[in-house]
Amino acid sequence: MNEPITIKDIARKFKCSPSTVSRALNNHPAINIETRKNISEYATKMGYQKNAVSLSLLNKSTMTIGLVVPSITFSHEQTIIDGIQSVTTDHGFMLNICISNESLVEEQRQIEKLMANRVDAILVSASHGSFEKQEFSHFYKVKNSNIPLVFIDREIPLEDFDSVITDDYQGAYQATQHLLDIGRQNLAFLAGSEFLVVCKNRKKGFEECLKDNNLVARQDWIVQTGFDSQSAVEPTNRLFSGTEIPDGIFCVNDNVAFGVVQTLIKMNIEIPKQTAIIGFDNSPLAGFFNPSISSVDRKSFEVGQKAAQLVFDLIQNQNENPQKIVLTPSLEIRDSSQF
Amino acid sequence: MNEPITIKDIARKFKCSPSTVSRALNNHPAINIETRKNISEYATKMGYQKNAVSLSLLNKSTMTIGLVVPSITFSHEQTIIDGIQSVTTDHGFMLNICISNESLVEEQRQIEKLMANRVDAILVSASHGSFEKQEFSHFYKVKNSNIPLVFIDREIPLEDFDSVITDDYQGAYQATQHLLDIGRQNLAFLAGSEFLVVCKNRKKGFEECLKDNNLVARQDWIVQTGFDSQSAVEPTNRLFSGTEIPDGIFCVNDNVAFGVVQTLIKMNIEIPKQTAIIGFDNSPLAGFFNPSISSVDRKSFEVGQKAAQLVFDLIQNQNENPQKIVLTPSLEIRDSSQF
DNA sequence: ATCAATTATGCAAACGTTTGAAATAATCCG
DNA sequence: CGGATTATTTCAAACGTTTGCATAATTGAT
Repeated sequence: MNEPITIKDIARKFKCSPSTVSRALNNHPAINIETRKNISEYATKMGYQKNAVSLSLLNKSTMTIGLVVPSITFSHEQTIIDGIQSVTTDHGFMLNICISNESLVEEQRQIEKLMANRVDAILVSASHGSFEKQEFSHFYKVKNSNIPLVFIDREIPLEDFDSVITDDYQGAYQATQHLLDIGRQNLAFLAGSEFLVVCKNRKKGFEECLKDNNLVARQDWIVQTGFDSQSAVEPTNRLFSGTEIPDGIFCVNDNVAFGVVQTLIKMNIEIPKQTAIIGFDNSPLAGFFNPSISSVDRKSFEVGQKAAQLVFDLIQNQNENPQKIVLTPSLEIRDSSQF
Repeated sequence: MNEPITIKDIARKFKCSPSTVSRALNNHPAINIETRKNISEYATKMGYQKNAVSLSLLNKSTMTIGLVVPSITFSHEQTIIDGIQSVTTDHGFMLNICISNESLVEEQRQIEKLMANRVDAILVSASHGSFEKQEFSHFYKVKNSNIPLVFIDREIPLEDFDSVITDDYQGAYQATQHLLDIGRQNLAFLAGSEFLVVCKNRKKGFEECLKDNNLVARQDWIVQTGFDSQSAVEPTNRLFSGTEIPDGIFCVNDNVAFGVVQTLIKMNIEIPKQTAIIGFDNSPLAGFFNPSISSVDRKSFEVGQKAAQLVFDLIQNQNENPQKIVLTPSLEIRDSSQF
């Protein structure tokens, strides 16, 4: 077991003190220029590498940001991570990505570990489990430890936390209005989870847009789903088994939209002629589906960027009043909702 | 700035030495049971949390595995990560996921950081950049530091490294044979990158299967692509612009298959009647495309699991001879290649 | 009351690095 | 040559925790 070479080893070799080596390696002007050169050369030759762990202990900073996300299956999430990473890399920080798999206990475990490992800040997209159980105490623990914490992507029903999210209400409103604009009046909403604020907001956007257009949302056409394509199959079959069928469906995300489209095609329902479809996320595949699928773009990269920037702000300056940064989504119109 | 509470703080409070506190918190029998109780209670009350950094320094182990992947956009990669995480969690280890974005320098930077942070082992799916530049020295650095290193997913043209991969040759062979079995003779292959061994192996599987069936692969029908759907559009248009067109296409991955399918539908080419399609990865969406798409399943979860298990083996026992674990993929047949 | 055994606690070093202050060595100037 | 600079190096403490060994306090037996 080749233990990695340390400053002490080098000091022994040069018959000098560790401090001299440390200063030499850091190119400190107090050290003889010759000595500096010799030591540095020897160090690189031997593949010496600073032990970041001891530095972390000394400096009380790990130069690491922790990120806890419920999943990485959605392009939206991947893009957020890209956005975050672009900023952390610029700052020379590590990004420690953890995946909670939507599980509360896993999320708690991971946040615990990140805290124990003294990351400089934590970014969280809260798990489904935490919403379902309305259990947020682990976030308060972080806050009480004075570790900057920023929520991303999923809105949290808590004051006194910073967050960067997109305006789901707005996005849903836009999508719904678009369906109305192309002449659809009998709209359904495949709604995702009842627990996530995100979904609630989309539902609200859907309903209020209808109301503003003097229509009412049929409650039996607002259906809970999961977030994957499969979860849309059964609800779609049900929606289209009656005599009246929707002429437009707004889906809580693209995956659900994919599931809807497949099911409708199997039922020989023409899209968008008989029923128009809009998804949410604007995932890359939305443009490659057949038909291509209109979708709400959530500005994912910007969410990640902004969140990371905010985190670095918080690391430097003290947390004043919690900020809530809300980005406005935009609608990408494709074949599934136009002729 | 609420500095986190330390053992020393507690010792001061109880007018005892840090060692007593440490032992009390670890429930050491030498410490008076009363003292143990008092100290533990006080510690939890104050939200004391062991500083993992100092422990890492002391124990020369961070209880962390580093993972460097080129991207997380493919379900295949996500599933591998799931597999890895299932094992690391069981061992009480952290998983530090880094995304190199297929870039060599980013990969080098991340591996450097992981080493500096003294992770106990590293799992790598090598970036496209490293293959392109044939630059693997950073991996040797890891090896020379005696940090266990296991390659996953993408085969590396290097001996003396451990790896867990799927048999791409086999998978491609199976897929091709299936196309022949359903009566297709004029096959094209959308080949991905020329640099990745993975792609080369699939090409080899494709070609040799044809040869074994007394056919020859048309070299102008073996076309480089990227890994996303868009990159398939232009090649597909080209393939189908001549007088002779392929009656079967084997795609290097599902995303490319999605791009092909969309393009063919726009050209009014019937799938699978005129042209059958097979992808690679068996991503969840493959079943939700229209038509649903046959695909080679890469046993991603198992790859992750096996790799993580191997890593823990290596952490415990010394690295004897490098192992290469190869899993056999299986073909999932769907509408795009059957009637 | 004495000695031994038991029980409870403290000391000090270690992990690898940095850094202010102190110490030593080298050089300069008159 | 001696005092004053300047250049170079070392000391020691610190970050938070653990742990072998020593010490101190208590108990029990005689």
